[in-house]
Amino acid sequence: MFREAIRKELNKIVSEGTVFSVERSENPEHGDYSSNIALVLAKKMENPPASPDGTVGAGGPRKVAEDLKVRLQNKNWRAETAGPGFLNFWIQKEALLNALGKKISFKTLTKNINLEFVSANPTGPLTMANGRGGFYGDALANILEAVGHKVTREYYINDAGNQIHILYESILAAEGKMPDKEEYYKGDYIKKLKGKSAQQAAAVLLKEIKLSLQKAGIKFDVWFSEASMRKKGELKETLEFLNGKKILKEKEGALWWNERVVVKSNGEPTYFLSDLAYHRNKLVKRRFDVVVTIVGADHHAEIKQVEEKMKIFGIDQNRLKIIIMQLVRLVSQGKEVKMSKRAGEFVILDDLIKTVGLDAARWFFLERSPDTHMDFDLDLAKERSKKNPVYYVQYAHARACSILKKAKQSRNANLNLLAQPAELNLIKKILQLTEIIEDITNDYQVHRLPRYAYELAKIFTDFYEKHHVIDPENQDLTFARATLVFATQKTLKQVLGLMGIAAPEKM
RNA sequence: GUCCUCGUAGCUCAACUGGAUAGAGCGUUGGCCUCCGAAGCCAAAGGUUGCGCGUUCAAAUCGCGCCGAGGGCACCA
Repeated sequence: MFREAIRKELNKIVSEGTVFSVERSENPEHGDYSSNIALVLAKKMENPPASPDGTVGAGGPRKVAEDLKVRLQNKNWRAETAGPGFLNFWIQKEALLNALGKKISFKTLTKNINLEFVSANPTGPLTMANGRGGFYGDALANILEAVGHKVTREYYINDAGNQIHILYESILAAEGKMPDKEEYYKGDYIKKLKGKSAQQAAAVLLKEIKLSLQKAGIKFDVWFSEASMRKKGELKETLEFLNGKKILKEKEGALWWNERVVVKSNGEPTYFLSDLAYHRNKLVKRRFDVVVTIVGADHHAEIKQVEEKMKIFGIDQNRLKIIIMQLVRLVSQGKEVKMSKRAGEFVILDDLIKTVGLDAARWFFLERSPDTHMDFDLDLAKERSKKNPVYYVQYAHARACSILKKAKQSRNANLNLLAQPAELNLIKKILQLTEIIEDITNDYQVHRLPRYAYELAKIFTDFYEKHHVIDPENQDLTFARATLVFATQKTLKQVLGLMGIAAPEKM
């Protein structure tokens, strides 16, 4: 909230479109927030610093910063110059206490967003890798909803392609009615599907997927079937549209869009065409303001193609956001274990949750950036699940609850009594949540949230170690501190809730 | 071969998208329970951010070139 306020003030100074930063300082010596605005302006005036510390060279950024500093003083903060020309801001205590006393709310946004994730083919159980995208998408949806967006959580069921046929043949092969082939699915679950038709088998597997998702706490609003999209003739429509644009060419009996086949020589549509039709459905037919697609890295090339080619439908690129989740490597005893649904070797999401617990599993995946090529050692995960940082955060929450049960509270607490550094740090951290949420709604980097939760828990613990909340000799101070503990507890609960992780009152 | 992604402490990962002295957890070493919850706290050790050029006042972050890992390059999905 203060970041926003500072930015607003700085915007009054610069001309339209000037890019400058306002960020939380890592180092407390650099204040609560810092900006490079003077460095940017000095550069614009073609007067860069002559030395790295900015002290040499009259009229350099240091000078610009000094001038700005005077104009920027405010009852909410104090500004200072430092380094090569940074402006650092210290938030005043009164401003912090005032903000703590008010109800914290997010900036309201109201877009209609479609978020597609998981979308695993109904040809086997959900794997650990599906869990990564699943937890990430679920938490992202929670966050987007928290700021007011309307989010449709969608699962694309690939129930009309060749892979369903392969599933069927895999079952026949398991029954000994067909010779085995390398591309067939081979897990134990195939044996349980004996005697089922292709559609029946897919239906059974989809039901199991839904059950696993439910157990994992991953919710969906829409189950979008490819087969039904075909039935409605949307593939044909898309094809006709592309034909109208005169970009398709026939070669060797197939229809091509540049280097990609759209319709095979046997008349069957390719997966690429389905994907185009599906995204057209979301963006053009159902007219979502924003469409977010979360895919695994093994599909990144295809989805990038779709992103690129969607331009032909006249879609503003900002409306389509692709998030690529890097794959998870399973490591055991220092060696990689190849995970393959076809070979029947993989870690099932259900098993993972059973072994490490749902809260730890969610935390484990949410903590990491989608870009991380992560190594996962199940044995180590088991061993460490009790040491997972998630318990630290939950413990802090339980502790806060416990204190609140014992401490007397008052609505009219005199917050001015909160003056210790540990108390003010805690207030600052609580107030930061709005900024974290704002960042995530902009860049969809969900892993910022567990980081924040941990930091908040850490700072709360620091406060707890240094100061007693309940002081029988000083009721006013008890009231003030209890208010702070209450705000912390609420914030922790809210953050854990957004991640789909329990906030226990006792552990 | 080519394109995409990644390479940060012994291990698993951060670093607010170009900012100031690169941070956490686990592991290791040494200290803490008459005290609102010790699933905790304090302290220490641990780094040429894969390597080399370059751009910049400023590079883990941007560009180029190597090295290494994962993935994509089918009329498979």
